[in-house]
Amino acid sequence: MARRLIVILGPTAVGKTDYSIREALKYGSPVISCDSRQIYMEMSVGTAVPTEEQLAAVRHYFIHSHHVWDLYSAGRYEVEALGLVESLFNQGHETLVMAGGSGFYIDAFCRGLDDFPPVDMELRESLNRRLVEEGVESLRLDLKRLDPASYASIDIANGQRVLRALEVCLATGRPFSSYKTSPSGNRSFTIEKVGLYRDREELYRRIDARVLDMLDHGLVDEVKSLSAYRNLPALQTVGYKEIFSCLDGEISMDEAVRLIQRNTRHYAKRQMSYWRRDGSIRWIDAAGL
RNA sequence: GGUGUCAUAGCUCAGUUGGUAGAGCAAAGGACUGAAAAUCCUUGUGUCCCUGGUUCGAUUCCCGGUGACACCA
Repeated sequence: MARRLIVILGPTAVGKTDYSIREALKYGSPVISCDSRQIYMEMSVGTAVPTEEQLAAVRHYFIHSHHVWDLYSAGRYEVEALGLVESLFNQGHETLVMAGGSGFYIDAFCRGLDDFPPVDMELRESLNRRLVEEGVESLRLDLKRLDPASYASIDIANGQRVLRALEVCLATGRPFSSYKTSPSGNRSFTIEKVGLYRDREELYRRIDARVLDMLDHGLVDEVKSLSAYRNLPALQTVGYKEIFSCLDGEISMDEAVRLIQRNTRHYAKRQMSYWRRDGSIRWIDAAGL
């Protein structure tokens, strides 16, 4: 029997959750979430996780499954999600439903990432300090020397990318580029991507309204409860950064709300830009669902 | 009703000693191999409120109109 996995994707606030639950019920599948923030059990309000009722209606995976201090990554998601999917298929499922808005995670799952050796956090932190203190140029020069191929191919203006390439070179003694062998991406099941879209203005209205809704549902308290973790990657998240800045007295609450709305719109735009080039997605208008 | 000030990008405004204009914000487009809700790159033509006048040429100066605001009645 052909194994099939449907990936439901689309920008934030487009309406993926409702649709994915309906599809999951239709196929008797759980929902395998593909969201880089909803996996954290300490984060709920600001990440718009499915409600209690929604979670009760269908079994969800990768929702509230990890701690914010776990330092999750796309690579881990690929491994864990692939393992889960294989075992679900082996249990007899023929069609599985995956849903989420993290494009990079979806790609990691569908196409696979190359096998990069793990890098210890101390190295990354020391490079981060250098990035802050000396600027990108400093890291860039090291990368140029250790891995000219990466230097020529990656976005050299992007400190995070330069740092990543350099840390692999330093940690392993081999160029970052030498690990890039283009993963086979062979999967034992077929993948169908369904993209949800909405009229831009309507999507933006939904985003603005949802932000206000988050405030009503205790976003500020949730952010306060996470202040000990505010420097972790998980907390570098729209809705959290701005509230922290407000609690620090840097901006007013009105300004924080405005910025959360704007930054969420920007995020949605980046998501759409990420998927626009993916010709394998079948797009449907979420307003007609 | 009178007087004054203002009218320029979606918004707030700057500017042009007369040669059709530019900042901030908003917005748009793009990149993406273990931080990805992150990170990074690119993008400014708009009846310079309308009519007429002066001028080779008016968004700029002048007359009038309209609108907004302020003050005086």
